[in-house]
Amino acid sequence: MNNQDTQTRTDRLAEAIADAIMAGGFQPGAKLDEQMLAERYGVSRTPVREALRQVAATGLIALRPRRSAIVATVTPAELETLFGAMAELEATCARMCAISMTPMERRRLEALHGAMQAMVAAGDAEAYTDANQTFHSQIYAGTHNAVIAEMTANMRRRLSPFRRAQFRAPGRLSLSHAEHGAVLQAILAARAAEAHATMLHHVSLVEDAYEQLVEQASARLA
Amino acid sequence: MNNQDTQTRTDRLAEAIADAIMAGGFQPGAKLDEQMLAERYGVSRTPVREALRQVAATGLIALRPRRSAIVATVTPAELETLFGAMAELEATCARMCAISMTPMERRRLEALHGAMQAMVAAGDAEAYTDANQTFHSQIYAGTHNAVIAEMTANMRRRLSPFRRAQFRAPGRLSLSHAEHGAVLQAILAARAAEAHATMLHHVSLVEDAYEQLVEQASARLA
DNA sequence: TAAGGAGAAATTGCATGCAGAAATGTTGTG
DNA sequence: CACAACATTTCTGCATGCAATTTCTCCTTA
Repeated sequence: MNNQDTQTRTDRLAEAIADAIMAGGFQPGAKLDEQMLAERYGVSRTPVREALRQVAATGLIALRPRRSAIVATVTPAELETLFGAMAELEATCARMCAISMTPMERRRLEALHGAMQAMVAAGDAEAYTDANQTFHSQIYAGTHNAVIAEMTANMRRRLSPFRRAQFRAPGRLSLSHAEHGAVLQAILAARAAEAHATMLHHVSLVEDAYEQLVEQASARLA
Repeated sequence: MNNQDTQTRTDRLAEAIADAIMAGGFQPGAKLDEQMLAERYGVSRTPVREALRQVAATGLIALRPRRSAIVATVTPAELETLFGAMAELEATCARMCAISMTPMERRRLEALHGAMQAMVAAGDAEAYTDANQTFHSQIYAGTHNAVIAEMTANMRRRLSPFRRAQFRAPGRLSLSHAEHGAVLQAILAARAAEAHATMLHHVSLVEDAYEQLVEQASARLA
């Protein structure tokens, strides 16, 4: 931890807990025992409690009065609502990009998309996952509105526990890339409504991919 | 406080502090001394600190390590970004309403708009302010997406310290009502793109109104 | 008078302790 | 064997205390 001067223990704890959840270290529904966390990170319960409040505000965990905090669990219906919200936010970002991106930002996005073609061809899901994150981050930045960008990035983080394996589904890599291509063309051509529509469709597909995975997992258990 | 069983002191404190800020009890930039808050609400500093973390997550206050928390101050540039984000969110809600509102929800919105006509005619800014809040709340609900609805409502709360006097500006009441009419017609006719555009324009006008007020206030000081 | 600095006071960050609620284990009863 | 009632343990919610840092005050000096 390199920023001991500018951050409190609570701040660093909040980051650490959120990272651990997003990395899958705690499963949805897992109890987040205050004492356990305090021991694990070598602090007292006080900063742990403050950090939990902070993480809870992002929606990653749920605080239940007089009960342990738990990693947020969502019903299929809630998940659909969350993915719907994320799709709307990302679509809004794409629309704003079509209007507001600088020529240089447009070229960078185009170059990234080109580089991702090779990853699809090589079937390199890991590299593609990283590049995909960058692709979307560039679109957040391209809005030139830090508030919208942060809200959307936060929504993406909040859904990360449910998106982890999205590129494992067969054929998803090239489908995702084709979708990106449609979004990219709309942004480059400054067609705002089309950028919105294509991105909405693209993110909705991510939800479908997740549901397919869940169904397959359920089928294997049965 | 009627829900002592289901909420902790911290939860109630967070609400009370946020309400006090939105009601103007603390000016932007005002220091939120922990001990002062603890005495004011008759609790110890521990729940106060936890509540401050929670309120800070909404953006209403800023936490500065080893310094007092303060009511969030925003530069004119940040305020423009915030209003821009709110406009995009509200426009998204309006677009979703055009697609998703039930016939009953549409009728309710239309009835409310009709009732607001009388308030404009009577020049009753107070009643109009309340009804305006309801109008927008109905649009959040009409999205049928609780996540988007909550995000947008939260953004509105966050900007409330800067919207307080918006209907004091001359002619604003009838202008706002006319704008509402345009949004309403688009929603009723299920014209999604038009609902988006008209709402975007409407909320942008609120920002203009605020800026006018600030300029007038500055002029009076000079 | 303004600027600077040393010391005092106030304030935050965090650990600890305790009361009460929730979770868990145990025993008795149908 | 299931299950209900009770006892025990564990955990949360909050108050309090202390060290470290910031802020305030007042004095010195140019």
